[in-house]
Amino acid sequence: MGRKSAVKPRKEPRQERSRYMNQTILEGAARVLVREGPTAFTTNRVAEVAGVSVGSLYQYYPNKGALLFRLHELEAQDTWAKLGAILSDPSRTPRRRIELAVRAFFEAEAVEAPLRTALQRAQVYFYDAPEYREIESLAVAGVRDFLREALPPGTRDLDFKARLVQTVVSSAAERVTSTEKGRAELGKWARACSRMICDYLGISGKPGAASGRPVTVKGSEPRGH
Amino acid sequence: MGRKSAVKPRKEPRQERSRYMNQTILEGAARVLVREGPTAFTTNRVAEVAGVSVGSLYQYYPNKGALLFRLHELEAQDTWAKLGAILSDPSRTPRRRIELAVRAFFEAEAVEAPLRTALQRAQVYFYDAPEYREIESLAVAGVRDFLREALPPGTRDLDFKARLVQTVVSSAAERVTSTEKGRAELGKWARACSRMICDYLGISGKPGAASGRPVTVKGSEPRGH
Amino acid sequence: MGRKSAVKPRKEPRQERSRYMNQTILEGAARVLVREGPTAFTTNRVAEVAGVSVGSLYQYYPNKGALLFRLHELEAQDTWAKLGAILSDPSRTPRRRIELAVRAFFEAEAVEAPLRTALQRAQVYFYDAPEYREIESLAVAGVRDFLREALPPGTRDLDFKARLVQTVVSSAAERVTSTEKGRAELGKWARACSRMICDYLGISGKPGAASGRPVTVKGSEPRGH
Amino acid sequence: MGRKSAVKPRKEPRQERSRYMNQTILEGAARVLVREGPTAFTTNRVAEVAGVSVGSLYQYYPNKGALLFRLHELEAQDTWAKLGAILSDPSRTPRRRIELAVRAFFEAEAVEAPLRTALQRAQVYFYDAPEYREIESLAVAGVRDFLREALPPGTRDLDFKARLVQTVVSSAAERVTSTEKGRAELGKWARACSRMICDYLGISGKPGAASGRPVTVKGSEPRGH
DNA sequence: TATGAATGAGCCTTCATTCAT
DNA sequence: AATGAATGAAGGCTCATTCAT
Repeated sequence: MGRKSAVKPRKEPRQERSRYMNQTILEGAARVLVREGPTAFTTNRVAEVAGVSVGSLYQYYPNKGALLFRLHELEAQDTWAKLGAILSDPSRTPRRRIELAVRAFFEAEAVEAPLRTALQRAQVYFYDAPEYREIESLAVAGVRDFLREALPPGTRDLDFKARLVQTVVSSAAERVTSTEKGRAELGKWARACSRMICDYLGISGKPGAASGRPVTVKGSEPRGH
Repeated sequence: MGRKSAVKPRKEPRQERSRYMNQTILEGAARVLVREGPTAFTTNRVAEVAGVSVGSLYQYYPNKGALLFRLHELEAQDTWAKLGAILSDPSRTPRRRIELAVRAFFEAEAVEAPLRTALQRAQVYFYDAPEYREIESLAVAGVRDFLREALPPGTRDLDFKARLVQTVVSSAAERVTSTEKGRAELGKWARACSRMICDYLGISGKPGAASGRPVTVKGSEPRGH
Repeated sequence: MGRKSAVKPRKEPRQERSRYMNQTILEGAARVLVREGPTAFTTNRVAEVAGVSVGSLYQYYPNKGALLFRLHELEAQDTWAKLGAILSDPSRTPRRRIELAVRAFFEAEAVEAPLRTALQRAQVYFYDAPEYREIESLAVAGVRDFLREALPPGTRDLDFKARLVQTVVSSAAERVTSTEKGRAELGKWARACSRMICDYLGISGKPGAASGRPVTVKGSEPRGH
Repeated sequence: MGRKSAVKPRKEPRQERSRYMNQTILEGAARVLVREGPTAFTTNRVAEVAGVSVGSLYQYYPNKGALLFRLHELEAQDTWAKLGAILSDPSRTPRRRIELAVRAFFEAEAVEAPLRTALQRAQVYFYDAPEYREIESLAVAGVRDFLREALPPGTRDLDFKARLVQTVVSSAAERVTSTEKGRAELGKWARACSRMICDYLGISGKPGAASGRPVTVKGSEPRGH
C-alpha cells in the first residue's frame, strides 16, 4: 500500500445514474468480501459480481483501498448515527442511554458481523489512510458530548474517559461478534459492558438521578483519571 | 485464504545450527514487518534482510502465513507467560495482581507496539488458522484460573467473566498502543482498565483482603453476569 | 500433475481481436517449443516470443498445460481431419484409401515433426487431462467407421481392430519421424505399414475382392507400393 | 535439459556397499516414480523415500536425468535380454519364436506398466542423451540377427525390416499397456501383433519350416520394403 | 461514460545441486 | 563416503491498474 493511495472516492455521486452505479459497486464489494473473504476481494472480482466493468469501478474509486475504506466508513457512520441519537436523547436517564447505546452497538456489529470481520481482516489496504483515524475521532467526540452532559460539571479528563469508553465498547464488540453467535450471549456481553462502564464513570441507575444532573453515589466517583 | 495453508513450522529447531537459523529468520521477519510494513513483507525480502536464502526460510516455515503466525505466537506466549506469573503470585492481593498484570500487559504491548500493530494488520495471512484461536483460549484459561482463586467460591459465570476480562484488556491495549506513545498516558490507561475490571469483578483493594481469600465488600458483588 | 489443472481454454475466441491474440499466442508457443525445446517452454518465454504479456496468455489459457494441450489438439485434429476425408472417400478402393491415409499420416507427422516430437516430450504437462484421451478416441472412431464399411459385414472385433490399426500407425509414425529425415525413407515406412495393415485386415487390392463393395476404377489398383 | 547433463552414472558400483547403496537409490526412485508420478520425482524426494541423503544420490548419479535414464535402461535391458534368448532359441520354429517374443514383450511391459508409463512421461529429462538412442539400436540389432537367420539368405532390407518390427512391437506395447489392464486383452494384442509381423515378413507357421532354414511360402515373400 | 482486454511488476514457492561437516 | 542444511535461480501465476474503443 504505502502512501500512494488516496482513499477518497473519486466522485461524489450526485447524478442519478452515478448514485445507482456507486450503489451497485458497493453492494458487489460487500457481497464479495462477506461471501468470498478478503483474499478473494480483487477489483476484477468485485466488478464481475457487481455486474459492472472494472473500468467503471475505477471511475468511482481510485484504488482498491478506497473501496474497502468506503465500506468501512459506511458501517461506522451507520452505527455512530444510531448511537448519537440514543446518547443525546434527553428523555432518558444517562445510565439508560448508555445501556441502550451499548446494546445497540453490539447489535449493529452483530447484524453485519461477517462484513465487519472481513473488513477488519482487510485493514491492510486502508489502515494508514488518515481518514481511517478520523472516523474514530468523530465517534469519540460523540461520546464526549454525552459525557459532558451526563457527568457532573467540572469533571476532569472528559476526553480521556470518552476515549476509554469508545475503545472498550467498540473493540469488545468487534471481538465478540467475530466469535459468538447467540443473541442471548450478545445481550449478556452488552449488559456486562454497560455496567462496567457506568460503574467506572460513576453513573448510577437510581430513578431519581435525572438526566442532565445525574447523582453519583458518594465515593464511587472515579478517583482515577 | 482457504485451507491450504498449514501454519505449523516445518522443523522444530532442536539442533544448534537450526535454532540459530530459525532465530535469524525470525529476526529478519520482525525487522521487515516493523520497518517496512505488512505490504513489504515478502518472503524474499525477509530472507534478504535476514541474510539467508529464501530456500532456507521455506525449510523452516511452509509458507508466508506460518512465519507471520509464528511471530504472533511468540509475542502472545511471551506476554501471557508474564501475566500468568503475576496472576498466580500468592504473595500479593488479587487486586494488586490485576493491577500489575494489566499494567504489564499494556507495557508488553507498548514495548513491541510497532510489531504488534503490523502483525495485527497482517492478520489476513493467518487469521483462519485454527492455531490462531487456540492462543486466545490459553489466555482466557489463564485468567479463569486466576478468577477461580480470586473470586468467592461458587461464583457464577467464571468462564464468561474470564473471557470478558481477557477481551477488554487485550483489545484495549491493542488499540491504545497503536495510537498513544507516552509512557504516562499508558499508565493512565492501565490504571483505568484495572480499576474498571476490579470494580466489575467486585475485587476490592482493601488491605485486609488477604491474598487467596479475598474479602469482597458486601454489596459490591456483581449482580449482572 | 494432479487434478488441479483444467486444460480447457479460458475463452472461446470468437471476437475478432480475441481470435488474433489467441493465434499469436499459439504461434509463439509453437515457435518456442520447436526452436528452444520443452525445457525452455515457460509461460513467460512464450509470451515474450509471441510479443504479448503473460497476463494475456493467462487470459486465454488457464495454465501452461492447457496451452501445450491446445497445441497437441490442433495437430491431432488437423491430421485426423485429413485422414477422415481420405478414409471415407468412396471413389477409391479401401486398400487404396488405407495406403493414402497411412502415407498422409506419415507426412503430416513429418511436416510438423519437430513440433510433434517436442510436444510428445512435454506430455508431462497434460498427459492426465481427460481431454487428452478423448482425442485418441475420436481417431479410433474414425478408423472404426472406415472398417465397418471396408470389411465384410459381420466382421468381428471391429473395435479391437480399429484400435490396433490406429495404434500401430500413429505410434510408428511418431517414432519414425522423430528419427528419420529422408522423404524416401518415409515413403518406405508408409508403404510397409499400410501393406502390413491391409494384410492383417485381409483387405486385398484385387479389383474383384470387394469387401464393402467399392468399385475401383480399372487400372487404379495398387500393385505394390 | 540441454547439453549439460551427462547421463552416465558416476561410479560403476563395484564395492559391496556401493552396489547396495545404488540398489537402494534405484528402488526408491522407482517407487517414487510409480507411486507419486513424474512430477513428484524430485531428487530430494527420491533420497527421502530411499532412506538415503541427497548427497549420496549425487554420488551415484550426476543429475536427475541420469537416474531416470538408468531406470529406463534397466527396464530395456531386462526386456531385450529375455527377447534375445527367445529369438535365438534354435529349438523352435522362427514363427513360434516371434510369437513367444512378442508375447513376452507385451508381458514385460505389462508387468512394469506403471513404471514404464511414468518413465515415458518423464522423457523430458533424458530424451536427448545419446545413450537413449543407443539402447534402441541394440534392440534393433537383436532383431536383425534373428531375421538374418529366419529369413531366406539374401533377403533385402534386413535392416529396415528389423527396425520396423522393433518399432511396431515396442511402440504398440508401450501404448497398450498404458491403457489396457486385462490379461486376456493383452494376449489378443500380442497375437495380433505377431501375426501381423509374421505375415509381413513372410514367416509361415508350417511345421516343416525348420528353424535355421525356414521355408517361406512361395509368393508370400515381402515384395515391398 | 462505460467497457474489458491488455499489461507486467512482482509474489510465492520449488527443487536441482553444492559443500562444510 | 555419507550427510542434509543451505542455496538461489527461475517458474507459474495473480491482480491492480490503464487505455483504446
